[in-house]
Amino acid sequence: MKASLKSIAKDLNISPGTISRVLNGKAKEYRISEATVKRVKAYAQKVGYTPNLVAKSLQASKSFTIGLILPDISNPFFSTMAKHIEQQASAMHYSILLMDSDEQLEKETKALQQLYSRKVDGIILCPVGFEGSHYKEQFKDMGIPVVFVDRYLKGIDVPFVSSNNYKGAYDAVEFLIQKGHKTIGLIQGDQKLLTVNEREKGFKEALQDYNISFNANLLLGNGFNEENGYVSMLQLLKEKNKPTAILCMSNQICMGVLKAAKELQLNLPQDLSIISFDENPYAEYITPSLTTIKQHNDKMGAKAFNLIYDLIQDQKSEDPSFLIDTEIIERGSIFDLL
Amino acid sequence: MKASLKSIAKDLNISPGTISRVLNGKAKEYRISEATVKRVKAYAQKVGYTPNLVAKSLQASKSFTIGLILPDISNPFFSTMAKHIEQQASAMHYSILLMDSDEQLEKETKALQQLYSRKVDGIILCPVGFEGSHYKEQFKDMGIPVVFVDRYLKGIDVPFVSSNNYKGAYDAVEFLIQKGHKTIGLIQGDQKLLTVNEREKGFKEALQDYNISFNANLLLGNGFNEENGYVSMLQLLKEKNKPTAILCMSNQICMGVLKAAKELQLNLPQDLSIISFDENPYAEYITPSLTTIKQHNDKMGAKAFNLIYDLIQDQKSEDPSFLIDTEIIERGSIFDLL
DNA sequence: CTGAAAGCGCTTACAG
DNA sequence: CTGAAAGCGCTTACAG
Repeated sequence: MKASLKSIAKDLNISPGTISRVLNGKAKEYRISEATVKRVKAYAQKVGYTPNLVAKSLQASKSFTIGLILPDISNPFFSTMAKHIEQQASAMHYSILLMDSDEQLEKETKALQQLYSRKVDGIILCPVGFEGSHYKEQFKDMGIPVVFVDRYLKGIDVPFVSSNNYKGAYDAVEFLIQKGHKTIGLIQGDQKLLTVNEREKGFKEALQDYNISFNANLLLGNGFNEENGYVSMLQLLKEKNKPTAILCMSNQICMGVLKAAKELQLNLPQDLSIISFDENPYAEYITPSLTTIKQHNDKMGAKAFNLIYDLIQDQKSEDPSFLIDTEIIERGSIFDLL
Repeated sequence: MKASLKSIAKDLNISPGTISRVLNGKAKEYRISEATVKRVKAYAQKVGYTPNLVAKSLQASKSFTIGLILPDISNPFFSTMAKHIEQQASAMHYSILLMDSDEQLEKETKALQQLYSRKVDGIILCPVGFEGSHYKEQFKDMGIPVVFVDRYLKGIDVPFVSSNNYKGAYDAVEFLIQKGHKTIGLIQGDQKLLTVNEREKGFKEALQDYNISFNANLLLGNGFNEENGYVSMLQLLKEKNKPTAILCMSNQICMGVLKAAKELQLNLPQDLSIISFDENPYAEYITPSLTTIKQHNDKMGAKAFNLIYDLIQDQKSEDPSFLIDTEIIERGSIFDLL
């Protein structure tokens, strides 16, 4: 039989209230006698008392739990974020209820309901939907704070933490230009995503700042997946004005590009330079080793937790959204034209 | 203000008990009049009633939550497992409380306590410790079912699901032998792990079955990490009787091997053939493309959930432990000597 | 210094 | 067919 305040109270002939008070370190505050404090602590120790957190949650209407909804936890990009969120959370005595929306809006909606029912104190969400209004509707009556991570939306007033996608793309293009590239292709993720729009903007502005005219034929694709990378790459190589370098908006797009390059027996990076968003542990061992735009999703995760944590403490927090700079990890996939 | 049974009861002038009964689909059972059923349902719908699961958990002493403790959620090996566990769980209306032990026994212990306090219905654990007795002590009074996943221990009666590590290693060596290799190195993970022992056994027995004498100098290493792969590889190449092929016990070990090979400018796979445990999405694009021993951790995850689920339903379940066969994914890192 | 009581939101055996 | 009551394990304002 597990010990409860009640059982201890009975055994010790002290009221449950008092037991609660000493076990919660409120002995001083309530001026409880040294004697009883000692007795209670010793006995609790002896019977191995552990507080029932669900009872505590019910009475406090606070669960010390936060919900985390990710589109694909098996993707290292998200799982490293999850790791850092969990790390921060457990340091602050919060637990994580994890849900995988599998990029499906329906599952996400269910997850949100579930989390609400479970009375989490806050939610960190990487949304799979595009419409702010859709979410606004859902969050409206929940009455619990929400924070977006990685992806975010306009038309809804939810703080977010994301990479500085604009700058990431800008820097990448600038980097390419500095190596002498002037004809640069861009393979995009889903165009409904704000993060994708930001990157596109960075791409275009960098070209502009360096007086390179933008060729719309070199901007294509519409998805973060490998298939899109593959198809777009094939398309790109058919252009009369073929790119000498290519910027991939994700890991998986890059894999599709690599696949196409392999099939076509391109000689990388001489025939084509590649730079891609998202770092990966194998980048070093691919041929050529991959120059990447690393997103600091460890920081993103930690920051997302801190944000939701602050929000839980006191709702006030003016425009707490946060952009984290990316970093170019230079390896061997960019050919120096100069 | 969120609706509760009580608030609805008050608004409708019906007792909370009755509200509870109709909302839980027990109207028939309690022969509640069609009229009230309709009223209640309509009103609950209107005010958007959602049950408070923490209250429900408290009263039922059942939380429909399971705890998942993994040594490193950022590792794709574990995160794909997590994904499939979550998928199964949510299909059965269970939620996952995720904890990352970060390969530290201390964090694992805390996680276990936390989960116990949170009254999860069961725990899926990939243990970082080695001693059965250590865990036996901890699980003894918890009174909630536990299942090991991937790693398991002797000296403790806890069901587990893992890869068939013995067979995985055996098959790999056999595969190598069939390509004409006779001098085969093995770089191990942590030797205190049963899974590592099993693989070692498979390695040795395959050699034996093919009448190849075992050379203890070719078996080395003691950790799943990259560093160990690197150091062991260097060591291995100093042998008078250098291996023509090498079996790595993990992804990360393999990366260390690749790193060393690159530094030494080995010509792979001619100079050295490589086969490694753990599939990875980049295996195709590494040079040479990597032949791997794939662990089906999707199945492992799903099975682990099913196991704990059964255990939660009724404790009986005789020797439910489960080994899942691995699969060799043949690519280009094995040189055919024949 | 400590206890009795009420309440967090639910469910269910007991009555009628 | 439906209500009142007790209880899940906790905490805390109120008394004394």
